[in-house]
Amino acid sequence: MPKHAELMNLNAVAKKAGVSTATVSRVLNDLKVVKNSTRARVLKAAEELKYHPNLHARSLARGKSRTLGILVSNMENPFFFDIFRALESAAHSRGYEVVVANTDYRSEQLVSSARLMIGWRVAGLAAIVSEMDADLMQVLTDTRIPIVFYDVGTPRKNITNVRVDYRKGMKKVVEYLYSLGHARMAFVGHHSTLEPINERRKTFLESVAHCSPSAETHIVAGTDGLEGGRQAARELLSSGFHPTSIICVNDFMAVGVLRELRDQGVRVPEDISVTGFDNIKLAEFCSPALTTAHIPREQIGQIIFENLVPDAKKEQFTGREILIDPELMVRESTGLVRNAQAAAGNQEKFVAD
Amino acid sequence: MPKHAELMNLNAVAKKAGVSTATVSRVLNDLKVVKNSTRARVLKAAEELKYHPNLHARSLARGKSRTLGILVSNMENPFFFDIFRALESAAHSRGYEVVVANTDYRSEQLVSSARLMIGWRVAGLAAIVSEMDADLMQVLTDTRIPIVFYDVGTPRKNITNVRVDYRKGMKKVVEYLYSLGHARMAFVGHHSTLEPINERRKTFLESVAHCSPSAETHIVAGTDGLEGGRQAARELLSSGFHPTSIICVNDFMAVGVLRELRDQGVRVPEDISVTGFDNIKLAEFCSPALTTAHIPREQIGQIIFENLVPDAKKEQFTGREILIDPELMVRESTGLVRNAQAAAGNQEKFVAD
DNA sequence: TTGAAAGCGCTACCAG
DNA sequence: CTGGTAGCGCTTTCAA
Repeated sequence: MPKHAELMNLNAVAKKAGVSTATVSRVLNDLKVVKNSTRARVLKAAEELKYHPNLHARSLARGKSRTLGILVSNMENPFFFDIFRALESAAHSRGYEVVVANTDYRSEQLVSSARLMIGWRVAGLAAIVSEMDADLMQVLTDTRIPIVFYDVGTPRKNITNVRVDYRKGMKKVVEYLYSLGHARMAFVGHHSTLEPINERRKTFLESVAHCSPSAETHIVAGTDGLEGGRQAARELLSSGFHPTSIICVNDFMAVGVLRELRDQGVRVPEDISVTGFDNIKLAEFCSPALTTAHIPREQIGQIIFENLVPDAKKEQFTGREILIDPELMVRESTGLVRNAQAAAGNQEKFVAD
Repeated sequence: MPKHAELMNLNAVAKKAGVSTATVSRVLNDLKVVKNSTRARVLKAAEELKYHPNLHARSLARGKSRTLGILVSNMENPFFFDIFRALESAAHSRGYEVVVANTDYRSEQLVSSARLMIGWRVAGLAAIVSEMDADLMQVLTDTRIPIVFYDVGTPRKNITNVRVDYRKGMKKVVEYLYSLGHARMAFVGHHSTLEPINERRKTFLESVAHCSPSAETHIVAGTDGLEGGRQAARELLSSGFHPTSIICVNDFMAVGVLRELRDQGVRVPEDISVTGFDNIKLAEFCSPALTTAHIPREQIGQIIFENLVPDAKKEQFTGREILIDPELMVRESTGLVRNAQAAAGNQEKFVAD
């Protein structure tokens, strides 16, 4: 028997209040069967002893929890944070707690964090990540706990999938740029080995090819973040390829790109147009404000919650897939290409926001 | 006896492997006493059953945890995120897990989240927050768990305090501006009822008064964030007070202020100088780059960890107070005041970074 | 309205 | 090296 440091427990409170642990438990759980005078006595005892219920014991005894696990690739990127916040807020308003873990785009981290959450017997698990692990899906399927994947994975019995239609989003961005006369476009990405990121890159290439077979492209990558965007831009500018526009995999990196361009005296959008993806708040606040593709994080957080918790109305979760369509947001960072002998004539279909 | 949904447990594994639960436990905890062949058999059984140890049962049995609790006021503000990340990373490297909660600057949230963490019997609790609750300190003192407060609270037996010397930092900022000829300064804050925020406001006023009794000041406030900064600036610009410089309580809001100024055609720093506080990464990436006061988040995260965990070298935590001195970072958002008949002569002591 | 007691799944001690 | 077993603190029957 270990020397447990645990000091205050139900027993202590029960003793002090002159009742059984069962009664204390009832009081603490608001079971309305307890006589008022008893309840008061118990509450007083608990208060005086500074009693705090041991939540591990509680979960163990109950055999089920009201905690949701959330995995995100990069909390620093406001895109992930926004989804997290929406999900957290939905959870709280329905009486659920939430615990988050950062994976830093590393699949071992994803796996170990997922294990941790399973160990905690979370009531549901949301994986809002770009990385994946081959075995993870199987493991998660077997646990029977409700799962929602954003961006990766495939639907299963207990697994719902939310994904963004990057193809459509990227197409809108590229076609818009093309309409402005751009025919030499660069793509700034990160972690090209990750499927969702890779998909944006591929669809970028396809969209460009679709617009014009003669358009030129170039691809660079950094890490996800302001600094990564800046580095990528630096690399791009010294590559010999002279883009008329830079399409970034997300807004966060785009802000870094803007910074580097400014440092090198390149004007945006006069010399080079820049686009982001996600439409984070910062996209409106940077200079120039970013043209980007809007992904509704608020709504995504909501959807994730609803598919994580059984009774949250809706049909019972039955491994479905949900597709989200990004919307083009035109701001200040994009413009007509200079000397645009080929400035397309169909710009009128695009309006600034 | 509740119908527990729990399917896989030590017992199942033990049975399948033909050993006792004790042995399974030993294998899973890497106690090197187990015969290799047995170990292999157990591991195989666990694997096949997709067994995941119930961490609640584990914590309960062990009576102590290796999880640290972290409370922050606003994870969206990179300042808080940076401290969190540093702390998390220190924790991970020493084999600790971490769980975070956002308080949104609300003291009820602070209290309820703190309760939650106590319920989880965290090994240590870091409160990186600006809000406070009268009773909380007492409650925390009684729990005996190691606590570190950043920005608020007072040292106790088990409570260490880390704080920033806002007075010095603010003084550096104001004196610098004064040296550039500014004598009409506005302060943009948030949550003026919160002590740490209030302190920056007060020290702002004092610093200005110290420089010149005739200098004029004005105070506005928004919410902590980009949008809040913009709103505050909007209010300020329509207030009739015409500042030559705007001192912001933090960088995050300052970026919002920059945005509004740009929208209204006010040039920075030609027309108005702007300063932030914290020196978050974004301060370098916005336009113009922010003059600000650097607070070493990395170091703070480190310090917090060391004071949370006993053996992390250092003398045993004995309710101490740690003071951090902010350093002025001059960038592009500040300049000489126009028509500066009073441009002070002591600018040469300030150097751009 | 209350108490007694059987677990929840795991760890750690004691024997062997 | 391994098994038996007494808890850890709480919830939830079942009886009273």
